[in-house]
Amino acid sequence: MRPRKQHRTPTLEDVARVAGVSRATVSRVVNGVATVDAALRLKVMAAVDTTGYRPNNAARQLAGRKAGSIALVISGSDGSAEQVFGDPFFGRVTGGVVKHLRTKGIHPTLVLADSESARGEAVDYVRRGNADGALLVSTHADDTLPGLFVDAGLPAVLFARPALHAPISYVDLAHEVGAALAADRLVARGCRRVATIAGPIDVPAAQDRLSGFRQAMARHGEPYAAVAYGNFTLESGELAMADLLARTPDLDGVFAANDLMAAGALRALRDAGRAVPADVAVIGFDDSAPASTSTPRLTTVAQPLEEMAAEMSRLLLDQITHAGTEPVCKIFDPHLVLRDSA
Amino acid sequence: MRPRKQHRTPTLEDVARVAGVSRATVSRVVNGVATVDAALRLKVMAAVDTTGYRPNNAARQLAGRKAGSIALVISGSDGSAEQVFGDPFFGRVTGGVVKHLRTKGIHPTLVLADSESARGEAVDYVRRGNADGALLVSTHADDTLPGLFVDAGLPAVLFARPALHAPISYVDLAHEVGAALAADRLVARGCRRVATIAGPIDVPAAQDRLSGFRQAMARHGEPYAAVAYGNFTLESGELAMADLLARTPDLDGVFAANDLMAAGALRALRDAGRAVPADVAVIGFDDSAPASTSTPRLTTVAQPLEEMAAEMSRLLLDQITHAGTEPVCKIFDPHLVLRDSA
DNA sequence: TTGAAAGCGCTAACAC
DNA sequence: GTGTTAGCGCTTTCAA
Repeated sequence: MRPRKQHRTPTLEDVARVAGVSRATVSRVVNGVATVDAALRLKVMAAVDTTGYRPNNAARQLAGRKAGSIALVISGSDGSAEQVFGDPFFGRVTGGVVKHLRTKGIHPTLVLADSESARGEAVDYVRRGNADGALLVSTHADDTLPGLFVDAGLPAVLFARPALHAPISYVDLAHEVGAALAADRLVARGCRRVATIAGPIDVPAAQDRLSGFRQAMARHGEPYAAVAYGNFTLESGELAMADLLARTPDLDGVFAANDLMAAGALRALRDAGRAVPADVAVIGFDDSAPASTSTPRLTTVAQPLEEMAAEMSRLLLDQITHAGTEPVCKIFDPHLVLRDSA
Repeated sequence: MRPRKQHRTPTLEDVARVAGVSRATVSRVVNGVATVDAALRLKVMAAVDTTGYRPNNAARQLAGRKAGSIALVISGSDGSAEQVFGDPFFGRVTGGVVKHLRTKGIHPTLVLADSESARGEAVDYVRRGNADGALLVSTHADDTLPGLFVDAGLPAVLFARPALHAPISYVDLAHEVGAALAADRLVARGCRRVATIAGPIDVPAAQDRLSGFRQAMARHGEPYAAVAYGNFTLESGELAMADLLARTPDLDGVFAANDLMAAGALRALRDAGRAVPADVAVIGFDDSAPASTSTPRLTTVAQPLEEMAAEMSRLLLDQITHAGTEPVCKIFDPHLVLRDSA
């Protein structure tokens, strides 16, 4: 005696019985295979409804087709996990991914790859068929993970262009455009002595923001704006600002490559007795939390992270269904958020 | 002809062949069933090593045992997703979960439940066997989700005590203790007129922080500290502070129920020309990003979120392996992080 | 204690 | 176009 048969969740078999067809036909309908008689298809769809049938992912996976899930891999240098997760950037990207994927009825599996061996395992995880593909979010641009996925021939899409060129799809921001937005705004408000606090030179995004800023300033007839480097932390921004102030005392505008450094700049400026934006205008990048909690609140360049994340998911899904397509990259435009600092 | 047989990932069958035993025996060894001859067990383990065998989750799941994965469900009111994910709180909890689970070789699946129907689907997801249990992180305390899991008899553990009492395990912070830490600090620095900015009364954590603060102040002989309410946003903190200042002009210390409201208080205080901490000392709660980016930097009460998240995962895993155990709750102690505001 | 064998729910040849 | 059938890798009675 099989107990509680009626409490079982309905299977393909059940639907087939109700519709009066074979399992195969139901499978075809459920998977949208074209070669099915219209009348039968309707009957099957009705049966699916009445039974409340939902495909069993494990069975699908085992039968050798799709896993019905994708991996969201967070990669980074050893032990950088704490830092990654504490950054709202990660949360916003994750949110965008989850939200988009949910409309397709799929839930991402979170895989942490914060060591070389963990990266290998992440690839294995997907290779084993636990996921149909991977969304890769790296903290460091020179990450080895994208390469591993490319080599394994597994569907994968990156958030942000990899430092090492690889044939892989990615979404990214038009960083130069964002930097130009900032430069233009500074010049438009009448700043004549503009400097910038750049991020680490080995981070592509930081490079792009710097070069975008320089080019924009050159267009405004100021090709030699002062530059100080930071590492994206508040403290480094504070130091860089102090440095800039020492080198260019008459400076009246600053563009920082991220909000945290801009917040640090605000601190240094206050300590130096300069009013913001009256004496010095400041613009940040990212529109992250510090931008709205700092005093004054930061004018900043915002990234459509959620949209980018959704697009990243879309690209991956496409790549999974249409195997063997060429890598694609989608670049998004940032916009300026005007607040009180510039 | 079966192609590329050698590139297949090893199965139980392969291990069995190498070890010279049956699949059943290998299965027993792999699953730690006691009734296996010691010698055979060793042989099997060796075979597992040489073949590099790893169990296939889909097959396990299909065969009716464990899914080998757990769901991390983010619940909240309709459309609150954006907000949730942008908050580093979520990221830190997620990080703690992922990090702990990884040591057990399992990866959480992220499930968003930001509507009543989505909550139903989240329960279904687990009921269908896609996950062995769920970790529930709610934005609102009166969430229906915990109840749904309890009713379905599915293993689940909550982050934070639910407003509606339910027989379910959870981890939480000793909020009263944290509030007392703040009160004590304020009194110890010599504040004589202390007020508090409380959070929404329907949030258990906010209630606890308020009552903990009041009790501590009562112990110091000040049972009637002024209270203003906010909703955890910076703006609400600013408003509440202005209100407090109007009602209690000679106030010299403030405890805000979270850092964002404390940052707002800082703003109001600056506008009112009060120096912090010289005129008015301020203490926040959470040790979140604004605490270290504000000026002055906030002295605040810190929660060991990652530890709490790890413990939450541990409780769930326990509950999964030892079915039918009583709900457990683990309360963690906060600590004071001294910075510049008090 | 160990092995043989029956599925778990589904997909994909292959035959009709 | 549709049905039949052979697995996918694993767990788990049931015998031995």
